Amino acid sequence: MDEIKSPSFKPLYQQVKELMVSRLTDRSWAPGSILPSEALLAAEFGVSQGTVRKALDELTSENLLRRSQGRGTFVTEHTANRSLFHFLNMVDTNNEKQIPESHLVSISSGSATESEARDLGLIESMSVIRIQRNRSLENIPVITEVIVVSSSLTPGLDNYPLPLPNTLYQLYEKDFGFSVTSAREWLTAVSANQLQAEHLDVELGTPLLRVKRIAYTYNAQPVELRISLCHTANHSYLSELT
Amino acid sequence: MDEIKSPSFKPLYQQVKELMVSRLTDRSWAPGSILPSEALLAAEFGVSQGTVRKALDELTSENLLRRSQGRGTFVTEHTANRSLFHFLNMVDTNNEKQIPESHLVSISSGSATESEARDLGLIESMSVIRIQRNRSLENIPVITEVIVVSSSLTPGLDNYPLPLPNTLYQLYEKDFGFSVTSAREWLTAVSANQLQAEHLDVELGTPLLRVKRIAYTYNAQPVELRISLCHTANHSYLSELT
DNA sequence: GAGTGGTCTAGACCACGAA
DNA sequence: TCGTGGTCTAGACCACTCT
Repeated sequence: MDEIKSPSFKPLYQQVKELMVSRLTDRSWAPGSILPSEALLAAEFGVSQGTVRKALDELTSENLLRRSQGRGTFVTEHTANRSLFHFLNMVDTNNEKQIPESHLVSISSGSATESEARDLGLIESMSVIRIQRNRSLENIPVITEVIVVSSSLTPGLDNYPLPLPNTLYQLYEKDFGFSVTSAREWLTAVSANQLQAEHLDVELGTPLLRVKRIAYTYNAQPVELRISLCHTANHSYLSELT
Repeated sequence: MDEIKSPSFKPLYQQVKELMVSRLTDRSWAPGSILPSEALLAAEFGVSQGTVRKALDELTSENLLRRSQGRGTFVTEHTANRSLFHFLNMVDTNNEKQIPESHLVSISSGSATESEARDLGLIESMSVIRIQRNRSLENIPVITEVIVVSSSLTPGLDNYPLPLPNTLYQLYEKDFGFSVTSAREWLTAVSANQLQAEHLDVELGTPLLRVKRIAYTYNAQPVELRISLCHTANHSYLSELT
């Protein structure tokens, strides 16, 4: 006799985890806020405390939550430190990360190019906002970059009162209600063109590290495209492999 | 009354984990071999199965072990695939990793320079072996690199019967008894010099991605230094941030 | 069917932080 | 002192692999 066994078995803790992610997505658990205790969550979801714990532990290892013994469980938010340690891999010759200083060059809106639309999951010619800025580390210009984000995600960003904060991801989270949770970067080497050379105060043709980043919010939805050109005379991009 | 509470509290599962790492280090659990079952380990270490599980889970998330339901727990070994997916971040324009083909240029021994000694934790002028090779992806020369490893770790490597295998980490593991478990890479952009240009079949001065890697074995001990120069016209270095 | 890891539970106790 | 997360246990049952 044919009996179909668990055709679509999904562990309880994963179902619980998905419920939790949906609370993060819809911001009923907002960045920075505290979650109910394990016991309360267990009662609410109708599972054991151990099962809740397993879901919480996975979300913690994905950096969506932070847990702290004696205090509670909190939704991870973008602080200067988090942006620095998770989303900026440039280090100096001592392997230390420095807080960058940003100088806005321009901010404007326009139509998404074909490749921008592809990277951001938009339809071509939809409106996007482009930010160009330069960044210094220890008072040396090191990065010149263009940031592209859909106008529908950040309405009015092109008329935002200046200066823009140093950490855009904090701005997205606080003023526009979406959180960057992960990113992918593609690195290549290029020669500085005239404009880049001026921004970085280097000779035309100087080799630069080009970093193309796509940033994602919960559930791997792309929200921002960023192309950075980095002068690597005194800094390098650190990558850890396991 | 003054009572000192847990002046150096260390969870049981961490102690178990350290014991397990020492078995990996001394190769009483060799790469590719199967571990005793959870129940046996629990009995042997005198702790509960849950505690053993927690230690095993952490080692699994650090890629030191692999677990497979119904089969058992195995010591991670270097296969072509593992080297490819964990230790080679170059992708093509479709974001796919390709198996590289290696061409040996030279292999020789000499004295460690000051910086090599620093990176490898050696004393200056100790003997090292240097391997220079070029690597192709889809028949296009993409990488030219120098690999430096202490002669004391790989005695006789400079007289090893050619050709060397494509995956050096497999060789280290099988013939020299040490395993690469993690690595750090520092990326910068440089201009191709004459020699590099010839190896990569590009013009002098072409911008190249320079990747300096230090590879570590268990317990973060450095074992290999590698400096790769990559032509990034048709490939890029992919980095995932979380 | 036997043996493995994976899930789930219930409960005890400990370390930590804040009031 | 209380509430939180962190550790540890013991046991039941399930899913998977191999023979």
